[in-house]
Amino acid sequence: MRAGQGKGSEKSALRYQEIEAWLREIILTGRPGQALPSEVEIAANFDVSRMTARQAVLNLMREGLVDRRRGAGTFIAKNPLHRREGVLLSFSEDMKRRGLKPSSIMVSGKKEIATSEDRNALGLKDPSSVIVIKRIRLADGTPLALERVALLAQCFAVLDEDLENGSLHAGLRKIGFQPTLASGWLKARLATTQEARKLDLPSKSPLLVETRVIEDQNGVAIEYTETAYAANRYVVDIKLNCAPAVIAPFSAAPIAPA
Amino acid sequence: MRAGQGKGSEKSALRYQEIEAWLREIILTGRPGQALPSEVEIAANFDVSRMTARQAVLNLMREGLVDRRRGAGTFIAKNPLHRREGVLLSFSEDMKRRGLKPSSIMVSGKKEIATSEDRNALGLKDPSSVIVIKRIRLADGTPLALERVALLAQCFAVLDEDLENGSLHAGLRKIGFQPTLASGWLKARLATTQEARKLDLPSKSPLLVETRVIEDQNGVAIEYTETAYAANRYVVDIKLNCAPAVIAPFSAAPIAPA
DNA sequence: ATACTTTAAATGTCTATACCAATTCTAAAG
DNA sequence: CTTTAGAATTGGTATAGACATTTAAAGTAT
Repeated sequence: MRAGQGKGSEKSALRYQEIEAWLREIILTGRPGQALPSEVEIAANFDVSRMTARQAVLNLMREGLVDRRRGAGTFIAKNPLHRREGVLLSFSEDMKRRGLKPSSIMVSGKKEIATSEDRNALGLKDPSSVIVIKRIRLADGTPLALERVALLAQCFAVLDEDLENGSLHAGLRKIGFQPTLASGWLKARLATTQEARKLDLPSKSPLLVETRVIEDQNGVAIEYTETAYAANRYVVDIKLNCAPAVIAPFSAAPIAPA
Repeated sequence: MRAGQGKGSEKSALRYQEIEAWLREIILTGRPGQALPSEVEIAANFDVSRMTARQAVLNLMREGLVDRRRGAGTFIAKNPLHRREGVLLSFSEDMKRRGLKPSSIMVSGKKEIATSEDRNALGLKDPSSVIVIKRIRLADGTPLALERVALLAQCFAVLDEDLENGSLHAGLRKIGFQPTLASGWLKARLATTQEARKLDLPSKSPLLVETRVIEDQNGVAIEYTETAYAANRYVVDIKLNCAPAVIAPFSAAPIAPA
């Protein structure tokens, strides 16, 4: 019996995360529709309880990487290539999952006066400065998106990190900020002439624009990002459960706590 | 001790669903940021194990309705108003949540030869027929989107329903199909001249295009829909949890199952 | 008042087990 | 050969605990 995680000596490898990583490997090399090991098999292989194996599989299901059918099994999702839902991925992580090599071309990175949108998103007062980072984002060497990041001024230390090959979020974690939650929205617009040139597109091409606000571990908005993807090269996937038939008719509720 | 769900006599009310409904009530009437009962309190109130209470709360977290902070507690999410995440909304339901009155102008609705995309999405053989419904979707009387729906031929009875004022999904449920799951994706493209005219836009305006495949209760794909929104009038919101810290460096993997 | 320590509370991880529900496979019966 | 009944498999729900980790509050000493 080994209640808790017991080990402690190792840095942090949680059991279900190990299992997740292992399954991700299988998914990456496997074919859509292919059956994955059952919960019982996973539990036996890793010498964990079935509930722990289950947690790993459910996490992958939440990400849309696998489909599950009761009685039948767990299968690699139909189109696990372009997936994305439930989990916010940084550009780097998003590309890695799609099997592409992410990189960046730094356009600029310095302190600037915050725009009204920056101030609104980050909750700043009227005359404020923010760290603005502009990058061209590449996948396997092909320009895919233009990114403009506005960070709180106290994050200036990230400018010392390698933002061409490394991940911005990794850099933020290194200096003590833990990106944890985000709200965002998607819209479409036309590329300006300069934008089209940077992305190697015909002028007035459509862009798929993702805007998002990211908070740190304390619920403070630290990052406001606009990423403009070349629409002909990028698709955002959503995997959803259909709206419930009813919002749950309710009766005989237990006593509400204080 | 009451392993399993025990009751059986009632139709189906699962414990964690009851708890979910109860919490939804609290969330609906409460303020953002407000603390919700802890897992232990919920478990005590409903006389269930903590893991069962936990499942309910985790489901709500998956929908972005609550935020959780380890050591602190569970709280009503910051902006539970503009949601659209985790739950697939039909155009009608989506508009209602945004406080707009949805309506439609029927363009056509008849049996047609399936395109290759229709066949691919619905899993049909080469020469096949599908029911194609084309509508202009309005919000408060303003044209917002163009919709093309391809349905399995055996759904032809929906053509008798009122598709200008009523919901297509409601019609499908009436004739015995229960839309339950969907995968979809978002992309952007330019409007054709005809499309721009129908949406009252300048030609070559950008469109935000949502494509989705919907399955019935048996996992059969029954609907393939493309909805092209006027990008200047429509935004898709997403609410997400941040990606896990690492993609998990991996070593010493257990033996892979057959 | 400020800074530190202790303590309680809350979520996170994990175990080991049980039964239910749906699916799939297999073997017996027709 | 087909059908059918049953067994085995697989995911879904649920229990009752244990320990870990983080946070916030209360208390204490400076």
